Amino acid sequence: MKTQIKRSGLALSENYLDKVAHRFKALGEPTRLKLVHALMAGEKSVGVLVEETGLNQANASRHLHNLVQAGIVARRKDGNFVYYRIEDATVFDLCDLVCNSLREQHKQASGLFQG
Amino acid sequence: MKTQIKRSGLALSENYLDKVAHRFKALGEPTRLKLVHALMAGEKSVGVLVEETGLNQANASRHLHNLVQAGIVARRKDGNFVYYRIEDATVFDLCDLVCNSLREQHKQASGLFQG
DNA sequence: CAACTAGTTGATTGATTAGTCATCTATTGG
DNA sequence: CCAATAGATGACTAATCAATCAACTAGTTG
Repeated sequence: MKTQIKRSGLALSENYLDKVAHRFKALGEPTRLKLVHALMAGEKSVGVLVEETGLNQANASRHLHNLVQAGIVARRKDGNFVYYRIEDATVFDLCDLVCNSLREQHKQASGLFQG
Repeated sequence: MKTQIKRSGLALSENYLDKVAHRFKALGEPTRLKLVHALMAGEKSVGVLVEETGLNQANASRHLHNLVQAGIVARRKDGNFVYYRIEDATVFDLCDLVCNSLREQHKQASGLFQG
């Protein structure tokens, strides 16, 4: 097993592909994006995140765990509270890129009907 | 239903979140990343992609369809062949960002054991 | 039109995953 | 030590999705 893509001349290990995909996948869920967006304003406790997003507490906790696993978010415990914050600043750029691209494609799509 | 996040002061519609997530999700699968990577060298037919990636033909076709739906890849039919190409150039930047971030975090992680 | 080639799609299976409830752990304050 | 609070987690359900085979469509060539 443990195959590699060699045919393209560029050795791109399955393992590395998995890691990149894992990062994208973490951002590929509306619920997690909602949490990330809430955290863009700064570090917040789970309770605050739950209140702001309207998510079920257990669900929020799971998704936050997922984001930590993906290296996107960091966790800090203080007393009874647990605070999460953006750990990987590139998510700002990633989201910007996607948002701009969506805007761009939307513009082009609507332009089709305006000559 | 049709709720919006208003508590954060920034109106971010569920619908928009879904669109962004959809874009990320398309890149959140190793198989699709493999296809995208293969297409980064330029437009290719399904057959060539199948050969280069080692994917099952039907499976490749499905994932390519998925990438088209996500606005990442474009499709062009010519005679008996169907050619796919990168449609949204931001995938280059997206992948670069994630790769750099992974490298960075890997560096920091290994640094923990080197003082 | 028949045979062939390239690619798509229906149907199915198995795996993964989001959401939820109830329970559990950890921390704080009385 | 007890009650209360914040958050995580086990167990479960339902939904989603990747992979595959077989059947199909569309275009080409004899």
